Amino acid sequence: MVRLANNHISIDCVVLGFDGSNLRVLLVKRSGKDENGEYNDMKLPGSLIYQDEDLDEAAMRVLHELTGVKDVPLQQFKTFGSKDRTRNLRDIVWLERAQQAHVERIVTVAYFAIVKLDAAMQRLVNRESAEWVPVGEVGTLAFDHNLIIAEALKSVRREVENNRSILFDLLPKKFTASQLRTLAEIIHGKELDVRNFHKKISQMPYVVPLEERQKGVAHRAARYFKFDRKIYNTSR
Amino acid sequence: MVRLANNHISIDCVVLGFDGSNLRVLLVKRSGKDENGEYNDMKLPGSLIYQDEDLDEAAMRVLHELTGVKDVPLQQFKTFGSKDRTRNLRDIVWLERAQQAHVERIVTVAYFAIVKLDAAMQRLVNRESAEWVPVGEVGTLAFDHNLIIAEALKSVRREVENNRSILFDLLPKKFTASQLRTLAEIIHGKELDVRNFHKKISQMPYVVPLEERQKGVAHRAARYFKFDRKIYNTSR
DNA sequence: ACAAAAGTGTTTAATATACACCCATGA
DNA sequence: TCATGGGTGTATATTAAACACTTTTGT
Repeated sequence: MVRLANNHISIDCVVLGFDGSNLRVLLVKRSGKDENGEYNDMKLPGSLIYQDEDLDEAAMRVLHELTGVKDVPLQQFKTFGSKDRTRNLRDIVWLERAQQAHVERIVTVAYFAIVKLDAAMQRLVNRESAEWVPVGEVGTLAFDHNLIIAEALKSVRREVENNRSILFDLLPKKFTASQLRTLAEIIHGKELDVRNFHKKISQMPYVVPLEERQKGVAHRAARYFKFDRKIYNTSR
Repeated sequence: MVRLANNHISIDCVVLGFDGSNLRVLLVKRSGKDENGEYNDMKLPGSLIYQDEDLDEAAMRVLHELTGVKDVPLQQFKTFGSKDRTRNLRDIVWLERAQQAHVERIVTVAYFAIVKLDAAMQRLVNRESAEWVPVGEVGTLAFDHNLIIAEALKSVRREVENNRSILFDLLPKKFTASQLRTLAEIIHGKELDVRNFHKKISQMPYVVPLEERQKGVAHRAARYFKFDRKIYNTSR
């Protein structure tokens, strides 16, 4: 049994991926019983803090346990400590069963992470009772996790404003101009002109065109691009 | 005696004001004894969380107790929970005396507030064993409070980028163009061209020129301006 | 008269926006 | 040959940046 720092402080992770047309958030399944019998719903991956770890370490641990990946940059974005964030009876019962102790209030420090939603990540769906849910289709989650996701999206948008390289963390290594544009449109919340967007890409030295093109598509094959982080870091 | 939610979660406030040429941060004095005898140093105003209050409420309470002002917008910007943020022996002894209990770790949720450093605020210096210290002259503080201030300044800079009205919260009701420019230079960390700055002001409908001018200065008297929040809110 | 800060325009460069048609490919 | 999405250029408007001298006031 791991020693906890205490049972008042937790972290939750909003892990975001991009499937080519939608942003998706990684949720874990939760089940229990309440006055209406058994229920199944979902929550953000999270954990209480262990005795010997920092907040950031706890967030990395949760992400690593769930996805197997290490070294994913996690960013703390907000702490939620409303006294009625555990107002829902179902949540209280679930917590006290999980912790086998009376729980008064849990303050949670929320992190977001940006990952490439590749085949390995997709496989989580079965293996870990986790699921990649499009952010537009997230149902009612445990605790205030819907609020946490909403705030995460705001923070991600702000972050992208002053660090464009985050967009490329969401894309596969090779991507088309229209994938990049679709993603940018989702993040900025508005449509972007195709020609102006191509112009902009061509002025970004760190978005390098490849010779490789799409295959087997029923239309003109799109060129692939890659993101060159070295050039990005030196070019500003 | 007030009931605490627990002794693991606190809030700290980075309260910032502008004296016309420097940003200043509000610090409170701390004294105690360590192996070298008595010491006096400073810390950020802060508090553990009470049983019946949210994080934001705790921050407002601390600010109100110290300054007497209510309704100052406080903004949560980061949570500090490194396990060695209470690494310093002096801090541990001080905490355990203050709380009369063993303390393992305290996670603190940090807020910043922006206030007008007017005469009433200045008077705090004596009355409350508090002091307005220029951010460039802050010595070594308790805990990780130097780090917290540094992060607060980063957050304020980011905030000002997408909400210019914050600048005007730091200025007196009537201010000159050069006060506004000096403040903007401090926040942005670079000098601004005087002519371009005047041009920009004149294009901001919410910065309204007054007929009143400086008096008794040994040079051409500067015009005063005021900030009109109504116009600001409707003009974008 | 002088010291000290206030105030004032123009030119140029960079960036953002609007807009319509042809191209390549598989079915 | 048709349906589908890929790819391209020019003109205009907006915003940012560079730059030097005159004005007002108290001492």
